Amino acid sequence: MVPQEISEFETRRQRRIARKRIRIMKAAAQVFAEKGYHHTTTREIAQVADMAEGTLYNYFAEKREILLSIVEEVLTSLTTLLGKMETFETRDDIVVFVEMIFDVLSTKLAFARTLVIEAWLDDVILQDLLMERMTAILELVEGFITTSIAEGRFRPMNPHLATRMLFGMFVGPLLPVLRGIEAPPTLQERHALAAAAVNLLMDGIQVREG
Amino acid sequence: MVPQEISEFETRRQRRIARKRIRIMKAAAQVFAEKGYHHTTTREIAQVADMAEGTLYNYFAEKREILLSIVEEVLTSLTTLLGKMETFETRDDIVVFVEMIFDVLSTKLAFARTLVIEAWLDDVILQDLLMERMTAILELVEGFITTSIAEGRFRPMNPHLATRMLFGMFVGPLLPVLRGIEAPPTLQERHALAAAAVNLLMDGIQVREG
Amino acid sequence: MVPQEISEFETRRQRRIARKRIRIMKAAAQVFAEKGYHHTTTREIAQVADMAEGTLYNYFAEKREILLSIVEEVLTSLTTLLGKMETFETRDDIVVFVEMIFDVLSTKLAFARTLVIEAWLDDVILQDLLMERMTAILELVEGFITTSIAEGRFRPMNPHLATRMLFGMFVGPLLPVLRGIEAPPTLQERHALAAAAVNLLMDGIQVREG
Amino acid sequence: MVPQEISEFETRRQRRIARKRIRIMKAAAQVFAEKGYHHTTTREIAQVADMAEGTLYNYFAEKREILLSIVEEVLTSLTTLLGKMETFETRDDIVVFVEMIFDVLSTKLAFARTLVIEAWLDDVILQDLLMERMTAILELVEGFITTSIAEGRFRPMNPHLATRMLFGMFVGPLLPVLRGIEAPPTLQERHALAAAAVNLLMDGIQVREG
DNA sequence: CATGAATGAGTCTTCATTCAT
DNA sequence: GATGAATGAAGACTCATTCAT
Repeated sequence: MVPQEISEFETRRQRRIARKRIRIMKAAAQVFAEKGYHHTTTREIAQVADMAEGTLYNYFAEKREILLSIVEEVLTSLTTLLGKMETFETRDDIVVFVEMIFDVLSTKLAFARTLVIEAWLDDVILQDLLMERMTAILELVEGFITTSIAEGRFRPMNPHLATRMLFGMFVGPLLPVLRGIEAPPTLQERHALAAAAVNLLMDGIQVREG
Repeated sequence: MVPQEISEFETRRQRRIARKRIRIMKAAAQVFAEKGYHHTTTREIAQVADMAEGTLYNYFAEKREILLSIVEEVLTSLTTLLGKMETFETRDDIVVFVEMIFDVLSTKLAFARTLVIEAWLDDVILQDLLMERMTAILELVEGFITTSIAEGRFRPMNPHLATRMLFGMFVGPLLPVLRGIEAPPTLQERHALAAAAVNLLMDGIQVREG
Repeated sequence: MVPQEISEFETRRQRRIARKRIRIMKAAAQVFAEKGYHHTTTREIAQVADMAEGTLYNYFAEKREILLSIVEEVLTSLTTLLGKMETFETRDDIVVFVEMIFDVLSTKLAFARTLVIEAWLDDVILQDLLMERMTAILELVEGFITTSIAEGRFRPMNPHLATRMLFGMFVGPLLPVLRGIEAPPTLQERHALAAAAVNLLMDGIQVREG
Repeated sequence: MVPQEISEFETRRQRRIARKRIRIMKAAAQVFAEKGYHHTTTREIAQVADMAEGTLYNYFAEKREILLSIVEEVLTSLTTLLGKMETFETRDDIVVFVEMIFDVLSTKLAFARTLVIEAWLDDVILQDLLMERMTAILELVEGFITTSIAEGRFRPMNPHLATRMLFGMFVGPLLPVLRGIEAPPTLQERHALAAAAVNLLMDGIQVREG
């Protein structure tokens, strides 16, 4: 059946296109992560992707579209993963949650670095892409904290502030990794990191009296 | 009186030069903070500083020197302030310490934003300028934590990790301000922020049992 | 046959590149010869070469490299020709020698003009390129004169000075041509010129008494 | 008498102006001789002349006028000197003539270098200034040669060509001095040079037979 | 589809000239 | 008259994008 064949060809063709787009995105992310989007030339991307400069434009309309696709890709990975997390009930929920973030960021390090730096510089990426997708997660956390305070499990405090500090607590140790001056943590280190962070968050640094 | 007059003229001249350098740095920092160093053209800087493009080069040898002067300026402000802080003994010491950082960053917001973004992108700025001067502070904090653990005041934990989490806890709430999507905190807010952060750090989020 | 094809393509590509480099060098030499290197803008070169400004930079890393390639080209032409001349024995050897120089300079007039003017202005071109390759020739001539004096064929005189005067005698009539205010001599004129110069050099201007 | 006073003041004023113009021309010629007119900035001239940049413009309408004044100055020196030379009768006349040229060029070396290089590059300087004034001299020489041939003192030859070769013979040994890679000849060397050149010119390099 | 040469708008920087002090 | 800061036009060079092969 001709239609089927076409569709089969179509699928194969689309897969080939998808594969090449990924190859370009990986090459681009690698260079973006090292020198930033604007310092990266299309020539460099093409060299790392081992193709001609013009070929890039068969798969992306312009340089910026490569960047946006990379950002989209990390964000999709993050949100599909995090989307499964609906409630925080036990302390372990939080540990798992943190580990998941670490996992994604570590395995797509170049993509993550690109996201972080360009979100800082580019309003569209920050607002329309990152915030759009992350707000839900942050609100989930903030809601959890609010509830916990209301139920007397957490001490009274500003939940908005607490959420941000919590966010910072996890990002702080990750900064050198994202910046590329430290190797990403191993699986075990990630677990230790997550556990330590949650411990510190829950119980504070100070020894309890009594 | 001739020598005096000469020196007087010299001083006046140097003050005029210093004033103009600051005018340029402020204009540049404003634009750098919005679009990043590389996106900013010398023409824009000149326009914001309300002078001709060529005039910039009477005060700075090249575009990059403007950036480095801005970075130097924030770092000097920060380190001279923080240099006065020699020990952390009471909880209030830490609150004051944090407030000081907030103060500097808030009053020189554009400069601070420029520092943050360019330190992220530029190895020289990160290593030779920022790290060079911040390492001492971070080691001071880490030493304080180590000592406190040894003396049984703090619970056992990895001091290196704790320092970074601590750093992140304070930076987290500042990020939207540094990024320019939130107004800087007022004096009172800064105090509340510092106190809340120290509280959370010390005692944890969880209600103490018993 | 694949390797052959590749090499064939490579050769073709290299020829295309070589052709375009020559086109640029000719255009540049023409303008350099008229107004000097520093007065010539890359825009002018591009216009004369009938291509866009940016295209120049696909073939030369910077403006100066065009100049150096031009200089290199004349010098190579000159030295490969002169290299064949190993001894001066008869009067005709010298005539031929001079004719050869005239030939090269006439056929590559713009290149030669560029060489002359820029060697005058630029230490690197003078010392590292021109002197480096011309010294041998001048020493050959000086050695010939010294020997001839020792053997009693030439009258006693300072060989160093004689060499330079000799050099000047040939350059003198060429100056208006190199400067571009006179047409280059025809083949016959070149021969007459060479013969007259050698005659004047050998026998002097004065009628021999007796 | 008031008019006299005014004129006296005027004279004094004009002398002051003339002195300052010379100071500027010397400074400029020094730098022009080293790096060429176009590589020389007005700032450099002002620094060497030990005055402010703007002051230059009280004495010269534009940078190019400094160059033209320098050229004018050498040419005037040369032509007033050479103007006294009306006939060449003896061999010594020629030696003296050549020595005079050497003298002028040596004492105003920087001016002479500037003249030579800029006359090469600049049509106005070449045609309107140099040729305008030098043509008479060259015609004088050419006429002398023509006459001498007619009277049987010189061997038959092309007088036009001979004049240029003669010119080249004297310029050849001067080139390294004008180019600045050799010290100018001392008074004695100049005399030797002139004598040797005239000797070579008159009698040729070859030993006379019989 | 792949290629990479060609394009030219845009950037940083220099420097002759002006002009307020 | 002297000063030197301000000016802005002009120049070398880069690089995203196009398009003929």
